Parts: sequence; C-alpha cells; structure tokens
Amino acid sequence: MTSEQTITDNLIHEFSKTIEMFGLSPADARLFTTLYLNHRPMTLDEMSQTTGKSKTSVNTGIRNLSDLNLVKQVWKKGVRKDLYAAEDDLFHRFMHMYLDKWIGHINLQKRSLDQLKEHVNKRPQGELIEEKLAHMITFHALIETTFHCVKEETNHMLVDQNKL
Amino acid sequence: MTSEQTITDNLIHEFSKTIEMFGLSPADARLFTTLYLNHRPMTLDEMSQTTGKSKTSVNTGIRNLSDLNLVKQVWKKGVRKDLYAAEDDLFHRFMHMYLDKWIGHINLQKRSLDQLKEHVNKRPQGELIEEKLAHMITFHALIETTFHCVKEETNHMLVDQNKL
DNA sequence: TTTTACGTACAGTTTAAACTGTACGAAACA
DNA sequence: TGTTTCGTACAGTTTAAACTGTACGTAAAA
Repeated sequence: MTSEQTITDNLIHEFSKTIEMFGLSPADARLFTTLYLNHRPMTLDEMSQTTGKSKTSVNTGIRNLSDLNLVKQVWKKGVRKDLYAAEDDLFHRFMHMYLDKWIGHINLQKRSLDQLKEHVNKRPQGELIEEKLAHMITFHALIETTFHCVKEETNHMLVDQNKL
Repeated sequence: MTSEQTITDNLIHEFSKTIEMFGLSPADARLFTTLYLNHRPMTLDEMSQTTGKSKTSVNTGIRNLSDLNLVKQVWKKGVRKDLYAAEDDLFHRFMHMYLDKWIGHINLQKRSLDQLKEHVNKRPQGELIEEKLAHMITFHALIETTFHCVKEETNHMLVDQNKL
C-alpha cells in the first residue's frame, strides 16, 4: 500500500518533468499528470486534496490546461460538481500545442521584424543594424520551416490504435 | 539619435522573446540579444551598463550562456578585461542546444520509466497503472523519434554562406 | 421561496527567483 | 615588492510568481 503510493508518486514526479518540457509550469504539469494517472474524472475538491493545493489554485490550473486543450470537462448524470479529465492522444495534443505556440510566435515576430526593417531602411546610418536584422529574419524563417516540417511529420505519424 | 535608440531597444525586446522560446530566462535572453546586436565583443562592465543590471548579474548570465555554448570568450591583445561575444550560426546553435536538451531529458525519462515498470510488474494489482505506464513509455518514444528526425533535418539544412 | 453547495474573483500572504553590494583572491602592472 | 584592477563568491534584499482564505454570485435542491 505505502510502496504502491510511492510508485505512483514517483511516476507523477517523473512524468511531470516531461510535461514541463512543453512549457508548462511545474504546478500545472503536476496537476495534469495527476489527472492523467487517475482512472476516472476528478472534481476540483478531489484534485485539491490529491495535489495538496487549495481549490483556487487547482481552479486556475485547470483553466490553464483547458486553454491549452489538454484537459476536458466531463458530464456525468447526477453529479453536480464539475468533472475534469485529461485528454487522450497525449502525443498529438502536446505536440500540436507546442508547435502552434512556436509557429504563432514566429508569425508575430516576422511582422514585428518587417516593420522594424522599414524604419531602419529609411535612415542612412544603419548598415550594421541592417545586416543583423537580415540575419534575424532568416533565423526566424529557418525556425519556421523547421517547425512546419515537424508539424507535417507528426500529422502523418501513426499512433497505435489505443489512441495512446 | 533618440529614435535610433528606440529602434535598437525594440529590436532587443522583440528578438529576446524569440530567444526565450528556447527556454532561456528573460534576463539571459536579453543579455544574449544585447551581445548579439553589439558590433564588437563586450566586457562585463559594458554589458552591466548597457543592460542596467549589476556586474554580478551579468556575470552569472554570461556563465549560463557559456554553458549553453551560445556565447564565447574572446581574446584581444592588450585588453585586460574579459571579452565576450555571441556565437555565430544562430540557427544551428540554438537548435542543437534545444534538441539536445529534449533528447537528454527523454533519455533520462526512458530509464526512470523502465525502472518503475520493473517495480510495477512485480505487484499483482496494478493493471490500471501498468496500462498508463505503457502509454507514457510510447509517448516518450514518439517524442524521441520526432526530435531525432528534427536533428537529422537541421543537420542537413543549408544556411547561407554568411554563416547567418 | 429559502437553503445549500458549488465555482470563481479578489486581496493579502507566502515562497522562490532575480538581483545587488560588499568583500576577497588572483592576476596584471609599477 | 606593493598597488591596482579585475572576476566571482556570498549574504542580504528586492521583485515577481504562486498560492491561500474569504467572500460573493449562481444554480441546484428542498
């Protein structure tokens, strides 16, 4: 019983570190893992008790995870409290969340840099800055094509029939 | 003059956000960008003055960036102070730094999860956990192959002759 | 309708990270 | 040799993030 608990704790601890790699805070990562390892949907109170955090913390954590489409709300007849569950298909969900974050950022930056380029063009002096700016733009372009490639690949990537 | 300064400031601000995407702290990202946009190597004191941070902060920041191989120390005859410069070839450097972080992490986790699997195997009860654990392992495997693919691709990716 | 139970907004608190100033050891200069 | 100038270790401070408890609005139950 006790060592069973320790194994689960270890599992939560380890897996959360991987979730953190996708840009989630330690707390949110831990919350997600808790939800994922639980065999059925959980209420805010249950999560609060399991994670040892306040209900408010859990609430904001769940909102973060929902915004990232990593968690879904679940309805069960006769249950008044909100129920939440981790989404299946971990790999595709996380990858898409991640890649979209990257691609979205790069798109923003492309616009910002182009705009700055306009301003730099109009002044005579800026050869040095201008050169760097060009490098920065190609830098972003390279990142963009890389992540678009990854997105393509992961889209075509087969996952076993259990939906992971 | 003043608007020239604002343009550079904007540039630093924007580009730092991209650097942060690679997992660097805002402060470290800003420091790197400052160094990158400067046309020549800088001393700790110069960076301290330019970023408005204390020398100690700059020092630890530089150490972080050096550990990630994003910054190099430069020697110049007759100059006593340490000089630092941003590495060229931004794209490959950052990508490798990033991919290595991911791949290193996944390798660690593979070992941890395998080890946990051993323990789970030995107890009768754990069908549920066992199933999840299997999913987690394939999850890591998928991530691994993905990032190995990316590494292959970026290795073969050509960058213009200016070395970016 | 009144009562109860839930989710969430908000203000205040705790905790962790970032940062600073002083002080010290080592290397360059005289 | 003594003196100066640098980099960095360390303790203390500031700042930002995470977290909590109360209090309120809303919807279900009685």
